[in-house]
Amino acid sequence: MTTAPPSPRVLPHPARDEIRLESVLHALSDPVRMRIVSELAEAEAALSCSRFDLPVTKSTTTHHFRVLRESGVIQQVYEGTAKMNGLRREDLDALFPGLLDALLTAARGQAARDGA
Amino acid sequence: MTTAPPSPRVLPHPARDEIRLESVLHALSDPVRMRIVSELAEAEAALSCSRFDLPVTKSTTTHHFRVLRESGVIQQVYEGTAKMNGLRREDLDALFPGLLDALLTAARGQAARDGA
DNA sequence: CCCGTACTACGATGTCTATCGTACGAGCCG
DNA sequence: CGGCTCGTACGATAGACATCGTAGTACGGG
Repeated sequence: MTTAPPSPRVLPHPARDEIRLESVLHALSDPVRMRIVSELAEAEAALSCSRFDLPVTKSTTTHHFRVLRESGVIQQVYEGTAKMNGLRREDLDALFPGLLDALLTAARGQAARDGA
Repeated sequence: MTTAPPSPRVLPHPARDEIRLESVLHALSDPVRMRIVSELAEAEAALSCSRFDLPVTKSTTTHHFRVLRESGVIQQVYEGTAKMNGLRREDLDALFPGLLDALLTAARGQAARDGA
């Protein structure tokens, strides 16, 4: 065949210059998503969705990962049955210098205050 | 009388340690509110609500200022008929070091990219 | 070839939110 | 006092969103 079957195995990402600050802030204004990003930053590597122990169902987890991807915060690639998630640190640092680190630090501080 | 009349002339603000990162990010994920905060930061002083030329009605403006106040981003004080708005820079810097500056820089960059 | 695992798609739902218009309260000024 | 300006309150509305359950698709292993 000349036309390949429309495999949804590749996921749409915004290009670097399409990433909007409002969208990033909106994405990170949800505690579940901020937690995902924090864990991803600590791991410093791509993680599969199932590596996260989140207090929501799998449907909702899928939703949150999609919001993060569509806002340009993370990158998602299929790898067999798993979907690997990686932080788009280079793009974010280029667009918004210092923002990601400030956010991660802020999230750690907030978590410490909450836990104590 | 012993009980003063319930004057709504004083506005409730969250204490410093009640400010939540999620709320701040949510507040700033709206372009109108981010614009307010940017102008406030440039002014480096308290401004009355009417000093802003926003693309929404007065009702909506009141709403946005309230969201910013309740999230702890700004401080509001009545001064005659005017309501003065000031950035809570010290509180934010203490809670989330570097975050406010990174956000303001990011907003400037985004605006520059949009304008060009 | 069949099954299990990983993730998605779709539909439903209740809540939140941005927006508006209109009507009102509070302080200043002539 | 009378009016003006600044800002609020309230109600309405349309859209977004977080959450879930169920049913389905893709891939790898026995």
